[in-house]
Amino acid sequence: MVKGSILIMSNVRVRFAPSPTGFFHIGSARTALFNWLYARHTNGTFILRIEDTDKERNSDEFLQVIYNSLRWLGLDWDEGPQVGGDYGPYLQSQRNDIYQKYLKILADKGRTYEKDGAIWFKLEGERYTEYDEFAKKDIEKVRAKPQLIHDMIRGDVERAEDRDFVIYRANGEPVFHFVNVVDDIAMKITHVIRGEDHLSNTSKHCELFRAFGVEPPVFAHIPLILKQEGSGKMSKRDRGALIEEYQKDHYLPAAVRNYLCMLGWSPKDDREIMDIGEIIELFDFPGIQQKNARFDEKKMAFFNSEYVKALPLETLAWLARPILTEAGSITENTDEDYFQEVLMVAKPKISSLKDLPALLCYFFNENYATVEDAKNRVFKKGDPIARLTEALPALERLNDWTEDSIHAVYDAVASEKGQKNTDYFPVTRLAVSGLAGGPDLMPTLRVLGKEKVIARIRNFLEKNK
RNA sequence: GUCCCGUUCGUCUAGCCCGGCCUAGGACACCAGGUUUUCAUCCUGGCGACAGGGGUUCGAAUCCCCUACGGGAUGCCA
Repeated sequence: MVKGSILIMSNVRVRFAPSPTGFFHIGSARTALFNWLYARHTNGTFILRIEDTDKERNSDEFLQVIYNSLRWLGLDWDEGPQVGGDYGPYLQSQRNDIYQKYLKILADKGRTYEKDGAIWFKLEGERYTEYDEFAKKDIEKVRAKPQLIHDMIRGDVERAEDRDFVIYRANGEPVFHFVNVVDDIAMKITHVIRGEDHLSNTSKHCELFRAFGVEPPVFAHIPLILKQEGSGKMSKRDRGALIEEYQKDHYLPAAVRNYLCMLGWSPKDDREIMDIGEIIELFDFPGIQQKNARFDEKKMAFFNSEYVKALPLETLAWLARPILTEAGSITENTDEDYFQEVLMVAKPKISSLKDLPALLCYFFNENYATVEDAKNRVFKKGDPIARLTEALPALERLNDWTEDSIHAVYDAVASEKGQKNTDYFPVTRLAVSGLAGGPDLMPTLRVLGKEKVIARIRNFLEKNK
């Protein structure tokens, strides 16, 4: 916003309409994200509407998963459950009287009929009977006029429905296609941004819109997210498919959001790591890809590591504390200055919050394990035990425990024994941390302190005699 | 089966609408070299694509057609 200007809402109204029937899928997250981005880009309104018409498959817990995931990703809604709005209620299970009114409109126009206890929408056109390969039986079909779908991503698409379809089930509940269209009309939705799997449904929706005498909104069918390996779209069971996995693994939500933006949308230059404000400014339909995108967890992890590396120390400490506490590495008694110092030393190495306990536990605990792989690597060449033994007395004599003086000790011992100083480092790290890698060694030794370092080296030598 | 959508490096993409600047650019991944006190980081380099075939044109990744392949829909799920 330009400084001093008044924020003027545009008439763009978009909605994200999930169904609380399962977990919050990464594809749903991206659909929500694209709607949110378009609303923010246009100063429009982002509406959350819950499509819970199938009582059998809905649950309140799943509703909470939706709210929780959207909030975690920073996708705030302007109208919807929990925030209200002028077009509520925003749960379809509470909108039955509205649907009844709209049903009556169609009935009055002679566009409905009853069959098998359900209410069907009647297409207009010549009727005939044909064997249907998919249904494996004879079916009454209709030569209906093709519906024109104006799509911002696909261009104009024409598709004709050829069968009447149910809009109210025999159990009295309305069906998705019907409520979806009714609510889009009632909520004055201007742009329908949704997954391409709905493109084929859109001819049904256009039939309904036009039967109501309403011109359909502008559509934007975004490409699907395909699973990493194998064929087909990503499904709930695929690795990396659920937003809650990322929450659990301590991914940074801004990183997940940024990655999702780049999966199917491009700023048309070479930027990828982008501030969300910049993305909002640039986000529009021409930047949206037409082809399905395959999910790539390595690239997702890369985005995350970039965001983690960019974290200020204070924020990192704030995020790290509960993770390390949960892992049992630290307690509320852990010295704050020491904790800060450990993080400062380790920061250049931290690329994921999830790995924090494994990377840092030895700074806080004596019962760290020696990783077998690390040991094998260190012991692969030379005589590491001899090196460790040689350096120990010199370290014990050292009183000025600084990085420079510790380093000087190794230089001196190495030249005295005719070795390279790098022969001493891997085994020393292994002795004090149980690992083959980690933060720079000298700072690590300094932060651990002379007492711990000496004790751990002795202990290591004792165990590896 | 039918209908709809799509097809540039292994993956995400730029270029395509408005044909020449494309010996097709970037990123992830991978590989190699360098920096470094180990591992990592970092730096440099490498590998690597216009699905195929026909047109149109002086000229096509870009326009048209066909084929192949991929995806989706075809529920009283959403």
